[in-house]
Amino acid sequence: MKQMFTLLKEVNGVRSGTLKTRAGEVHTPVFMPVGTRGAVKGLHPDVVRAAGSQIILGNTYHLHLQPGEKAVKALGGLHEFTRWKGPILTDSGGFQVFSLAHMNKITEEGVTFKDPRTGDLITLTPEKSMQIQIDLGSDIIMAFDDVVSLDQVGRARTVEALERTHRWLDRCIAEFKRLTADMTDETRPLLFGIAQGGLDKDLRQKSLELVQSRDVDGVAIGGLSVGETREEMHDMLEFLAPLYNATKVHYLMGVGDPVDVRFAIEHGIDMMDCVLPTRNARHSAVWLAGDKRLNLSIATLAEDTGPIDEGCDCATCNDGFTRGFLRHQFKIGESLAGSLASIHNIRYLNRITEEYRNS
RNA sequence: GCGGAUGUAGCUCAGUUGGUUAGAGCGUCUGGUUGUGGUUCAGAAGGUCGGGGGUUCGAUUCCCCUCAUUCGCC
Repeated sequence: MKQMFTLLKEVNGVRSGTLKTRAGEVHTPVFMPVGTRGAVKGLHPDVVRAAGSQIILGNTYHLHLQPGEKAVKALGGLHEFTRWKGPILTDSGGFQVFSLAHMNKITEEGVTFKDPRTGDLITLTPEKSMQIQIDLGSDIIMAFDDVVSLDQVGRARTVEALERTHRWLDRCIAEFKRLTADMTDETRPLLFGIAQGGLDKDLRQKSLELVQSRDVDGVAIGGLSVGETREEMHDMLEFLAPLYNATKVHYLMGVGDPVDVRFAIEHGIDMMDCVLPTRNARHSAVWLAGDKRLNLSIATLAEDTGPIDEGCDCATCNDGFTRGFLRHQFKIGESLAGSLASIHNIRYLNRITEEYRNS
């Protein structure tokens, strides 16, 4: 596989580089807002772009269930469908195996879900996940992995999940190559492998080495930010930092708390995604300079004439929306409030990555 | 003036054969949310039960007086 990532510089463990995709270049470090079902909730794609986003994430599991990859393909693929003009990364559905664990059955072949909407049984396998992501028109395809919780039940399964993830990775690679055989390096999507291993450093190292030994465009760290303490996660990131293959891009999945974003970037991570900026925003929580949090619906903001954050350059703060107005819209349940706060939070994370990129 | 109805948490109201620390929703406040099960989840604070008197072992509950609000009739 041709090398699609170019490391431009590395200073004190902080990397900056360029990832080439068929839908455009991505400058790293980068944060990716999540648009599970084809839209970053409540936001016009242009607004997401204007907040400094370069790439967004979509979800195989959700889009497969509704409207289905056939419909997306018929509508021109994810880009035409969503009107997002930049690169799109799709999650493989592996995480849903974990987050919806109470309603699925995992075997060596794959995972069988019950569609919560229709009750239909849905089977997802490594091959199927690749096919769906190709049909969706994804620019960065994630391997189908087996994520485990970090509690006692999960620990017992960690090794099994790890080994299965590795076997599934090889199946993903084989299927990916088959599906992209007629494509060039300029027209093919990228494929990322995922390292697992829970909080076991030995397993993590082995998993990372295995993934990096395979023919993938990027390496992702999965199975973190799933309930462990911040200390545990940081400790693992610190441990992994010197073990990465420097020529590949490093994607930490599911992390988006500003404190964690900074820590990750300072420990060799190039890409991250998270629902936190948008989910928190819809629940009226915004970030302020210094990684502080503010609840926009508290009564003391009722007559506050200031913007969310004085020094912020996001569209919401720039356009003069006051805390008093936002608090009011949150109180009456107007979704504009969540949209405006989402813009702010996404911008906040993007600004962090920009600072590292430009430093 | 006469008659009726209603007064319980900041708001809207539950709460009888009188019985421990009087409840709910909303609101307020605090915390949570990390590869999205969509208007979230958890917790906390907050009440002289309009006021006074009486009956009773014990009254938000029964009786009397009074105040307030409200409706109807002269």
